[in-house]
Amino acid sequence: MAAAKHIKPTESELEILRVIWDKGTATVRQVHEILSEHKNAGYTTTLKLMQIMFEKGIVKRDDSSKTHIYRANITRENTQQQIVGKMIHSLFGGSSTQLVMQALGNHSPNKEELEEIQKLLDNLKKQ
Amino acid sequence: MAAAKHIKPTESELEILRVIWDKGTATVRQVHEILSEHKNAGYTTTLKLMQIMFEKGIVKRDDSSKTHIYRANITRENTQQQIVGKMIHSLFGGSSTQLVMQALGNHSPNKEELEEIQKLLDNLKKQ
DNA sequence: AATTGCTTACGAATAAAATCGTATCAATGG
DNA sequence: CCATTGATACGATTTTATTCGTAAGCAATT
Repeated sequence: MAAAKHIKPTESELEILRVIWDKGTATVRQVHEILSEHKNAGYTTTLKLMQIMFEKGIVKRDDSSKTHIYRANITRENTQQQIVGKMIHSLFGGSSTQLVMQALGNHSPNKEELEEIQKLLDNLKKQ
Repeated sequence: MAAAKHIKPTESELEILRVIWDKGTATVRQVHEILSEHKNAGYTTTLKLMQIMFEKGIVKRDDSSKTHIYRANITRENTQQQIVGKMIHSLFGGSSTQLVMQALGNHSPNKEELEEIQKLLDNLKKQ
């Protein structure tokens, strides 16, 4: 299955992707263990989801050994961009600023993070 | 049906909410007209969705005249907060900063908006 | 060789969302 | 008075997502 750029992972797929993104590489069992900490679903459920993700091209896998090893086939950055873009459009009337204000207002970052944002802001101002 | 705070509107419901939020008040026909510009669905589909939203408590309505008049029963701000919060958690590992960087990096605001953000940033720094 | 344990495959059940057809009612204009 | 128009109600279907049971393979261990 060809890689897909415009794919929209579902909620559950996103949970799985997070684990894979974090670890770089993961087996179904590893993913399942981590998900189990907070979610309640059977092993075969996770398995099936990952198989579907494979069919969709969201992940790739190495099946040379019995226990398959999965990797992400879409980047975290791309997915973030995709979803954030959509949200800016659908929930903030196209204004990224609105989203930023929302995020900063309700989930205040610490000092270092503020500096980081300041830097980016300075850069944007220069252009 | 009691008003609900922790409700998560679906994608389609969000589209409808957007129209209602913008207009303040809307009939099914009005919503449908606007959605039709970009989406292809029958009138009764929109109707049904709005009926369901009513049952869920997402919107309220005045049915004193034949043509019902709908209003939002959850605020835009609350919904934004809800969804953004969730996204920060699920896609940015809990870091609002990451989300902000993403949004600013990929959807650059104009000068006035930058100033606005700067102001908020200054405020946050003072605390 | 049989048992156990972990794996994938896969069909099928369930749940949730979205779509639509048809019935019905009320107001209106002829 | 009746046909037309535009509205709601509502059941049913379709589509998509999620969940899970069961079968089957393989490898290690008894």
